[in-house]
Amino acid sequence: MTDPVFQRQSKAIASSHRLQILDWLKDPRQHFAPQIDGDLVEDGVCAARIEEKLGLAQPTTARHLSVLVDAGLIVPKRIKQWTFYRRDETAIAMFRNSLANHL
Amino acid sequence: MTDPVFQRQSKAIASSHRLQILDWLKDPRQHFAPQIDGDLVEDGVCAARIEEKLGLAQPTTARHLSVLVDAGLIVPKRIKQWTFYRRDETAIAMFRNSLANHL
DNA sequence: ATCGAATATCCATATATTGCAATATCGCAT
DNA sequence: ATGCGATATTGCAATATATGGATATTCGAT
Repeated sequence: MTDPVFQRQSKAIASSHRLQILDWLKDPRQHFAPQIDGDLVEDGVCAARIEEKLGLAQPTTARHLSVLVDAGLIVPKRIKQWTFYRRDETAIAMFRNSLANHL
Repeated sequence: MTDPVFQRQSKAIASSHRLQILDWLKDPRQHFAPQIDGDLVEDGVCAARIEEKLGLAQPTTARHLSVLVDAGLIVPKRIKQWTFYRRDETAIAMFRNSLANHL
C-alpha cells in the first residue's frame, strides 16, 4: 500500500536540483569532460564535477546525491578517493512502471 | 528547463496521503458510497467523504486537496455547499509523459 | 434574518528539507 | 607519518511542509 521505496523515489525527484542531476547523468559525455580514473558511462560522473555544475556547496551536493542513492535511482562507485555516480536504469524503469500504477 | 508545472506535480505526488487520494479517485464507486447531489464519477467525490476516509482533520484534508488542485491533477466542482473532486485524467496522462521525459 | 452543514482560510506548532561552514574521514603521494 | 585532495558527516540557521484548532465563508432551509 504505502510502498516505502516508491515514497522515497517520488520524494527524491520532487527537487529541481536532483532532477537536474538525473538529467545530466542520462548522457554524461554530453555534459561532462572526460575523466582519468573513471569512465563517464561505465563508472559514472565524479561528485566534484556534479558539484561545480550544480553550483551548490559540497555538503549540499553530497546530500542530494545521497538522497538519490538512498532512493536507489543512482549508483555510487568508489574509485580511489573519488566517488562516481551513474543512473540505475533498471531501478528508474521500475519506478516509471510504479508511477504508471500509482498514478 | 525547470518547468514549474512539473515541479508542482512531482511535489504533489510526493506524499502518501495525496497518493492515497489519487488512488481512491481512480474508481470512486469502489471506494465511496453513492452521493445524492453529485455523481461519483461525473462530478467527483465529496470532500467530507475523502476527509473521513483519510482520517485527518478537515483543514488538513482541504490543504491536501488544494495542493492536488493547484498541481492540476484533480478538478474541483462546487455544487450547492459541497465540493466534489475528480481526477483530471488528461493532465495526469501528460504528467506521466513528462515523467518519461524527465526521468 | 437566522441557523446549520460543508468548505475554505487563518494562525500557531511540529516536523522535514535545504543550505552552508566546520570538521571528520578516506585514500593516495611523498 | 605527514600532507593533500576528495568525499562524508555534523551542527546550525532558514525555509518549507504538515497538522489541527479557531474562525470565516458559503449556501440551502426555515
